[in-house]
Amino acid sequence: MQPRDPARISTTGALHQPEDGRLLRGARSRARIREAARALFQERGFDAATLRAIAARAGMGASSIYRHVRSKHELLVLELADLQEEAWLDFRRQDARTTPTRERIQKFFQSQHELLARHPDLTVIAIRATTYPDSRISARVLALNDRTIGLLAEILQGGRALGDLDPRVDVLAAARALFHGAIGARISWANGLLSEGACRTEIEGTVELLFRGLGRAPNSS
Amino acid sequence: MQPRDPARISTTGALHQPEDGRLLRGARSRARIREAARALFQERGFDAATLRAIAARAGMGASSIYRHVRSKHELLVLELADLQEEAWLDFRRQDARTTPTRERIQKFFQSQHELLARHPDLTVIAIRATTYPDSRISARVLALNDRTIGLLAEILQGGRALGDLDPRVDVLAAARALFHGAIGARISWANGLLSEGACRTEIEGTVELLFRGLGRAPNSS
DNA sequence: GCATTTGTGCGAACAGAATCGCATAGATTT
DNA sequence: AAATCTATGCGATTCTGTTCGCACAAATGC
Repeated sequence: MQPRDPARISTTGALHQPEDGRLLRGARSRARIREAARALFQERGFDAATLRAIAARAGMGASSIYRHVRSKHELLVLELADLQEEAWLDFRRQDARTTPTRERIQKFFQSQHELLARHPDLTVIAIRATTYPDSRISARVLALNDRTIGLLAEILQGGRALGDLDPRVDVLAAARALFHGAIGARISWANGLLSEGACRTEIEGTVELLFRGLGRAPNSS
Repeated sequence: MQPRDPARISTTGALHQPEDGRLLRGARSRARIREAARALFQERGFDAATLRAIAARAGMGASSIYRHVRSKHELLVLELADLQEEAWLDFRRQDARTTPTRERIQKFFQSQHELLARHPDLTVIAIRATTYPDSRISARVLALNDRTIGLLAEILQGGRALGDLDPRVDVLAAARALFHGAIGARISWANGLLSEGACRTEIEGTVELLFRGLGRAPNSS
């Protein structure tokens, strides 16, 4: 029988039975691993952050990490989840349901972008994780993306209720289009083809474009 | 002095001076490498296609490959370029400038999709290549993407001339939005979260969405 | 003809992620 | 207390992309 599944280590490092000394030790190890990983990802970037280095900083052998995590990319996913949480909190703090929909969307991308700008490396690697052979990893990143798309859809839905939007529009499809447009811009940015400002502008452009629509509109100015 | 830069091996394997026996030999090797790579990518997928296996099938040692190619991903880029060329040819064969713009766009994505459907693996890995540490690789994939975006922009531009489109719209931005929307759908598809049909539908939906626009339109039905 | 340069090939070696078998300490059962 | 089970840890090993130093052969210059 398999002893234990290093399925996912909880973000908080919380433990199930605080009585069991083994589990407690494990939880502490997980916490140290996460700290080390975050720090090293930040300092050297994902690729340069060796698993051995992470292990060393966490005070253990490299192979031991695999007791807690299935792959290096899993550590990345955990970091991404935290980052997303942070971006959402930042957005929610300044968001008001009464603001015009287009503006709310723009604000959201700003919140997200401000955080990602501090972690250009993770932005790229997040996309790479999407192509990871182990579907458990790629699926989790895609799930994170879906959550963001869901939030965007929620905003759009609110806009529809307020009459900001054409009621016939597919809110989810629109959210996806917005999200993927942003990703596209960020890939260019993370590859140095776009400055941070240009990236932001391009994202804004995508939002404007979607809100205007391509088809010939009768209301001109 | 550096002996020679394995910059890019020409798609056709053409040689500069057919007199030089060394260059000729090299060209032949390159051709064999490309054949082997294509076959093995197709048979086992990119990740499972070992460089040693490719080299063996090409009849040489693994390290020799690096005389002709800078990395495994470069082999991928070459394959992608060919695939793109093929998709374009297929599209151009059936395309007519008189068709409605929206329909032309849809047709293009169909052509492209039909080809990618036969290479789901490459579809994913192309995205991964976008995050490759060596910017020479990622830049080349992004350049391929930009070419596609350019074609889309060209179609849209034609549509604008015909009066199919709102003349105020940013054609390039629209092309980018379309392209990235398609990519997003394909990631889901390649990860098994979307059936091939659903992927196609989602792409079509993105096109429709962009052509309709999100903002409240006065012309309802 | 001889030295030099250049394009190509090879086997050994390296680094990094991931796996394996064994060890051990804490918990559980009898 | 003994036996067993379980969560954790570790060093050795495997697999893979890539680099290195050397060898060789075809071209070029003198």
